[in-house]
Amino acid sequence: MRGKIFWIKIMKQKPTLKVIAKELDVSVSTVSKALRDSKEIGEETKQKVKAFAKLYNYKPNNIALSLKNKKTKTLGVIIPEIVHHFFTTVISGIEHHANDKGYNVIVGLSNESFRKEVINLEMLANGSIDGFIISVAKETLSVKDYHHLSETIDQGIPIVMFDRVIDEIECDKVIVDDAKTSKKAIQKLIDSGCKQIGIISTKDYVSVGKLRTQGYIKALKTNKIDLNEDLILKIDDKFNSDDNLEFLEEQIYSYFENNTIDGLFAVNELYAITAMKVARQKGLKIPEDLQIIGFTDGVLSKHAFPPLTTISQHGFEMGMESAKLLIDRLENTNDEEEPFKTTVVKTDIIERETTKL
Amino acid sequence: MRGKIFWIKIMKQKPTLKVIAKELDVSVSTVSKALRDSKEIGEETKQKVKAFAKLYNYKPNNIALSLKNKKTKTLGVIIPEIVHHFFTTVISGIEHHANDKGYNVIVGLSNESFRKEVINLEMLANGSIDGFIISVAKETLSVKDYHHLSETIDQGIPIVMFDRVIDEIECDKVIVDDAKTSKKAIQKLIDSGCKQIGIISTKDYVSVGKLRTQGYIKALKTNKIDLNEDLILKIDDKFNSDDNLEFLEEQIYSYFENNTIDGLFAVNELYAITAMKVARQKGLKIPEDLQIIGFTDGVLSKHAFPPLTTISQHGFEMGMESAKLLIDRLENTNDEEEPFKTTVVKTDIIERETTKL
DNA sequence: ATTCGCAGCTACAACGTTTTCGTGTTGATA
DNA sequence: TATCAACACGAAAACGTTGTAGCTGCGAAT
Repeated sequence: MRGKIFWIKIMKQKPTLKVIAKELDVSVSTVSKALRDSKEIGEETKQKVKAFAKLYNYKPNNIALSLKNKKTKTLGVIIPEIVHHFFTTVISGIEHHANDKGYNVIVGLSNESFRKEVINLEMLANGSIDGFIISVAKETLSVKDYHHLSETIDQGIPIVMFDRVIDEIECDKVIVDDAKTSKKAIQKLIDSGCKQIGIISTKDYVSVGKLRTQGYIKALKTNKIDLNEDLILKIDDKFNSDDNLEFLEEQIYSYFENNTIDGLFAVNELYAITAMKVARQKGLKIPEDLQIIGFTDGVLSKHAFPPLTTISQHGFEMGMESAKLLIDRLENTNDEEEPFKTTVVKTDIIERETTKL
Repeated sequence: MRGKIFWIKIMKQKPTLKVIAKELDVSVSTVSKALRDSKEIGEETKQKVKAFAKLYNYKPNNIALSLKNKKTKTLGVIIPEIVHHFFTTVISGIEHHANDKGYNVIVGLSNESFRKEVINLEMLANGSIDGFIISVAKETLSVKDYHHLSETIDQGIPIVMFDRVIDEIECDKVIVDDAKTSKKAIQKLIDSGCKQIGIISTKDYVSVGKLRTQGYIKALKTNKIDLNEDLILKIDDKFNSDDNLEFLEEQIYSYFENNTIDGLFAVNELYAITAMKVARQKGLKIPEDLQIIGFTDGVLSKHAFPPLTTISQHGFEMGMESAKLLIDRLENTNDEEEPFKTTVVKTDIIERETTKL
């Protein structure tokens, strides 16, 4: 009789150890141990408990476990925007490795805003996650205020930075060798016969933008080509550039007005695509009159017309590496602290149809 | 003396109520109440506690709160893939509303796989989240196995489905009126002078694909145009179509071999873009010889050449609505159950350059 | 002189686990 | 018969919170 009423009650909500214990007339500890196959418990009781647990689909409550173990098996990922091919491939990579290791991923968006980044960090740093993977907001880079990051690290919560990293903060990092990669791209343009090569980059506070223009400069120097500062266009987009498309287009347009180039390296897909668009408006044939290489291999590059030669950053791999670095650190039980690592993932030039041969 | 050593210890880890209590020589309850400004506590003590808490940056532990309150203030979002413009805009919308309401978002990827969807659901249903927002995997739709969904609902965890929904499951839903929308698109093609209109859709088990072809058929009927089954191409992509590009291209190519059309409606961006590509190969001018309308306004459409006329699904709004529906249900304290709602978000045709006038 | 009221605080239980340390019952050994 | 190990189980603490109930001392009212 009692049983019947009881069933109905537990059908709805997940049963807890306590419920099972009461129903089977054993103690909570016994149930717990039986389920974990402890040798302290008799075979018979074990079977009984397991059968019951299976029948009512018992699953230990994650929150209770987190509280007890002081670890949540959850990673916090904070990125500037999510409607963005590169970042989503990175998330894919993170998820992949995290799931493999039994971790969940909780995503926070900073929208390139310093304030939102701080809020997100604080919101999650109160026990919700074991560690962070982050690519910092442009605004954070430009105001150079990193207290939220150093504070979380001081609290014992490890951080892994990827792509946009901060030299001043000591933590694990995953990057591509931006300078070297862009140098390689420029070299390719030179080898393909370009004489006047331009670059469209971001303002220098964006670490990757800075490095990529450095690579550009270095490549020219190596090839004994004089540096013409006019050929370097530094776009200032503090926020999501997709919203400022006209602004971007204007800047690139006037750049093309003032310079004649036969090779162009763009620091991201969007810049490259937009450049192609205005080049077309100005009657330039690609790749005959103008060769273009982009950075980041996203949907745009692949499906552009003509398909864009670009640099693949291997976002998925970056994500995997980031998750690996973080989880390794989290699960490292040695009491000596591991030194911080920076892993560099390789880049490739994906040759499509905006470059010759 | 004791103090000094103590500081060092708590500098690192977040202080707990217990630590503060011990240091201030009061009880844990007093600290808790002081921080929540309870009138049970004397003004003096309150000030003391608050000052200390502020100094050492005390923040209540989220996990402990979750355990106590039986709610995590976290939403579980499960989507087929994340490297996908539509889904990311939806996530943006979800995040936006969720953050507004003090919720976090934890993302699970099914990769269009039934198994992974089930695993994700189960992994999070053990107390980690308060409710789900989900767009079901193609495989789930094709095998028609929904037990994992009904079981979670039975356990008292609410689910909101968006875009790809399941009629048989009773829960809140957020959709666009696919049939009506596609009918509208077809009508536009007809009005623009198209005589032979084709559609590239998915196999019928994908709810949205089915509905969109229904709209196509209805539009033809309304305009007294005979239905030619050959003009309906149903792509069978169980998985991420980006990986099967050649396969997709082949199918569309042979479709173009066997049919001559002057209007085309594609059920998503990728199909539309790919169709444009093969059309170009076959020497068709767009929009002069062939007008095209896509579905889902993503980066591809905007930056395609020529820019694609497409249907905007307003993913951000769908995400917001989903989060709203879910949180409203979670926070609805009336004991009478709210009836399930289905909100339909409106669509727009964004006219660009693949259609005339 | 006793009781009442009240301010200001503490104790304790509870949320769901796991784990350490008992404790009582067996059967065997000395 | 007394001792002891093995076995099968239970009690309790702990993780960090919050809320209810209880306790203490003191001034005022009876």
